[in-house]
Amino acid sequence: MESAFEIIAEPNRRAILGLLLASHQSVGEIERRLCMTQPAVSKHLRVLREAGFVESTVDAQRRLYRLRPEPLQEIDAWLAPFRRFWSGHIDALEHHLDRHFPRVSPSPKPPTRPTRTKAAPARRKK
Amino acid sequence: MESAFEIIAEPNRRAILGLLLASHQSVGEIERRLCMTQPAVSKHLRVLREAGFVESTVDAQRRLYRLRPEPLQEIDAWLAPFRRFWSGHIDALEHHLDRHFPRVSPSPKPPTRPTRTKAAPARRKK
DNA sequence: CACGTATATACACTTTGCGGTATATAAGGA
DNA sequence: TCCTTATATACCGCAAAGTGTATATACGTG
Repeated sequence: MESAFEIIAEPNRRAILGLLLASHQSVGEIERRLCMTQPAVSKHLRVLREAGFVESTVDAQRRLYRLRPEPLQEIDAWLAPFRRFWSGHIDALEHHLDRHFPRVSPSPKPPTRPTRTKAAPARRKK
Repeated sequence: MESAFEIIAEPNRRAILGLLLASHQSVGEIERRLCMTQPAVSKHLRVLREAGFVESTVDAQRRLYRLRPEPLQEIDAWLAPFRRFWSGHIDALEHHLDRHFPRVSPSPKPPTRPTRTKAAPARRKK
């Protein structure tokens, strides 16, 4: 459970983050709004806190949890190149990145005749 | 494993998506570039395909996998409100959303005296 | 038609994460 | 000091997901 991606894979955690988007909340408030048991909420909040998604401040017996942007920004950053992918000029990007991710082993086209991968040689049809 | 979030929680799957960002790839190419076993690659591709992240076309004995944008766009959409959160005017947004996510129970501030708690009198206690 | 390549699938195993119940800790008020 | 509220933690059981090995299937070639 290291990465931010694994954290937000959990639906209840995403729900908690959605709630905190409105404003900071206490554990009890989250518990009631999401209809979860209190230990479940606390556990998820612990995970979220340790991953940097939220921070808590003490208010008497209560803990108020609020959002922190960094981990979500990290996810946003990972998403960025894909955004450029679906934003139109697909083929151009394709060739561009293909030059930045060089082929790895000398068998990218090994079925019958390895034809020096330089441009798509003969696209074997079915 | 329904949601797109759970799909991209897996590091190897994110790596595969990153590769496909460059261009379409065969299973063997992915296998070699990511140093995974072939069954592992096939399994992840199956998951990605069933979730709509990739599609495959047949090229003789090989399958060429390419990206599909929709699921990643869905994630991007979920991220949108948070983007607005970390983009500056935090307090304004806070109050704004607080009006759209009405508090649920009459105890947002129950520190000393439960002010006519008719919804939750005295729960818990073993 | 037999063989090698490419990919998919089945099976067993291991790990991990989540939920629930019970309990511990802390703070406030009578 | 005792009681109640608020939150955290420990323990347990279960289900799901990832991995590896072995095998099945499909295609192309000599």
